[in-house]
Amino acid sequence: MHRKLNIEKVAEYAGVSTATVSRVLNNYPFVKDETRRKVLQVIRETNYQVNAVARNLRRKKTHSIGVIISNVLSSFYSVIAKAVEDAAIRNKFSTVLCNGGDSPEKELSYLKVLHENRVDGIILSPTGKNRDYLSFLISSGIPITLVDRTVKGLQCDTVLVNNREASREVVRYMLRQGYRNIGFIAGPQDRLTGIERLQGYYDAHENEGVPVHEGLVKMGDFLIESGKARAIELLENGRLDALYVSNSDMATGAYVAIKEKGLRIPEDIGFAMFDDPDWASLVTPGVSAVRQPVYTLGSTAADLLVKRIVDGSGAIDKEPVKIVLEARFIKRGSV
Amino acid sequence: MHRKLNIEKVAEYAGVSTATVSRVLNNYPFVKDETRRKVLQVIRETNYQVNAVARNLRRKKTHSIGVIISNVLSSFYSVIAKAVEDAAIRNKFSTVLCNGGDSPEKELSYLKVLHENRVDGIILSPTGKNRDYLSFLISSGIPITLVDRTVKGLQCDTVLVNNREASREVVRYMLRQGYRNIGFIAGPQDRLTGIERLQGYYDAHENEGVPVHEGLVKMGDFLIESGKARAIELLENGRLDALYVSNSDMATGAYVAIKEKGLRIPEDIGFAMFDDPDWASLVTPGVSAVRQPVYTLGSTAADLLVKRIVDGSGAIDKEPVKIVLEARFIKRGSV
DNA sequence: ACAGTTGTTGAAATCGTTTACAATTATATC
DNA sequence: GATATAATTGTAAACGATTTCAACAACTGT
Repeated sequence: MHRKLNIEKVAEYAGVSTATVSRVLNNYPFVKDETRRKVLQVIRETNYQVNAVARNLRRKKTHSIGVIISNVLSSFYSVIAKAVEDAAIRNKFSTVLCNGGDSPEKELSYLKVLHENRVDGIILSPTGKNRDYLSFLISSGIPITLVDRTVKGLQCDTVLVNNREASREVVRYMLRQGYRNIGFIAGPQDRLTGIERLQGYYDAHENEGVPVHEGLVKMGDFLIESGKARAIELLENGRLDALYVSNSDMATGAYVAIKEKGLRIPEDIGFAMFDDPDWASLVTPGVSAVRQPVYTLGSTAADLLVKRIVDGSGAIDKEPVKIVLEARFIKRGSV
Repeated sequence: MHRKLNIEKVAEYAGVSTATVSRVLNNYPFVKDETRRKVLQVIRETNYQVNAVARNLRRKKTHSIGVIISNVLSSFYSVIAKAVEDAAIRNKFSTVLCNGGDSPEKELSYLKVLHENRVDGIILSPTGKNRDYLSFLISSGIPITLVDRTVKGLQCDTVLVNNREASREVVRYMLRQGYRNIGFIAGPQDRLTGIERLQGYYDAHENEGVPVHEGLVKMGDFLIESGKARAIELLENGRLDALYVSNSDMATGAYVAIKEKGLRIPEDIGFAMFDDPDWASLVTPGVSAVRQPVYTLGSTAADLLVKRIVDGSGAIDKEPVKIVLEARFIKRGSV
């Protein structure tokens, strides 16, 4: 058991200088084969692993990217996290994952931690509140890519989903099927996604010239319990002929409420949701749903970020890119 | 925009030495109030953030712990990840999360990355394959805590769940309810959890003196599709009067299969599962399930690890601790 | 007035790498 | 065989913090 095993010890054992060991470690071309073999042998025998902390300090690069998302426990964000990690690995980067919990304070504190740790770039699903600090980070050379949500007035790459249009499409389809009293369980209106999906609901009604009756829209918080609760409230409305829920967690709760009330889908009530979780296609009939390209969302963001990092284009040289991915409406038997 | 902003610049602006700035940064007691104010002001004005890379190098501590789990996408492991992160934050540590994907090669490569990055400790849900390298890490002073699974012959702290006993309890309950042909969808038999839950199934039958008929046990892979497929196979058996599934993902698939076949729970068939996902209590009747203390599993492991880190007891000084948490059987209407 | 504290500071070594540069040796060219 | 060129190595200076040590100032009690 070696108390300390550093490049110097390796150099000593191999009878060369630290510079040469370093060259071997980094696959420099001009090292004599014999020397390289000797060094590699020592490395193998001693289980030496380079100290990345020292390396990062000297190189002023950590080859790591920070990811701040609201919550790994959500299926949506965990897929994004996975996508980013996969993309990072593909590019020989490592990731540091942070659960921002949709709290601006936590977000800020994580941004600082990531800055302290000199990550080479950051992927963020922003709360929308820390524009100044984000601006500062970008101007000091740490590229940031926003994902799923945006911060107005911030000059950086962004990857979004066309929430509004996709949501409009669902509702238009339902209206054209003849539904006239479509209940909607909306998400929190301080989040872009919440706002846009609700907008789409109104857009479709307006386009089709169908009025939205009083009490058809209820506000939820994107969590499972609120989905069940709001659904129960809506189902008391005798005129209700369909239910559209703005994310999958709330839809889980709503689905249960419908079943418990003994209603049949689609005979008694139409049902559709934003998001396409596993169970949507497993139940009978399948639930019509909007499938977001979640994985692509994450990997696109990561690729964008990595490109900016390796280009050294740091932050402001190149124009920010804004990519909007298409969510797809998948028709199943529920509506 | 400062091209480089380091402690030296801050010292210069504040008219003091780097040592003093460092002392302010680290809340040393003996700095004159006036000096401290001056330094803090400069720090605020310039948005200076300490370079943690340099700090870590000098301190030979990173205040970070690595977490290698099979997959953030699984509800089980994402909860563990969250628990570990929460515990880490509570102790002012940061975490590096890695998706080992149950592959020994990926696990090894992540272990090396974490070692390179000099994390202060590692939490691992092991594949069981890299004992030598794990041993080496421990002996070189990096404490490791195993979670959910174990590696035989490895001297380190471990936090497990009593899979076997909990599984036995479920099956005993079902047998005492009078079920005599309980189908079981098992998990992969190269994983400790898969093995133990199956053992529990056999244990209960043996204890109660009930024979396990041919074809009642099917092997799955813990994923949703295999749950549906194995369930369909089992449901062809006319004698089958109950179904017990060894994790929640497979149970999701199995539940769908039962519903699609038009069977009623519990009138036509009893149903129970290991794991207690949200939907188990939301459907009617609720599904009897084994709730694992997942969050506690993660936070216990993290606390154990942090304690070993800050005690400086590194690795082998103190005896390894083995903690077995109790999973609880929750009776609902499905059985 | 003096020694002994206590509080407050700065100079310089250190952590473990990478890398610019110089130095040396081997090979090719004429 | 002299010279130019290329291959191979080593020396030492970074990177940006922390921390040891010594120095100095301001008190304290005698």
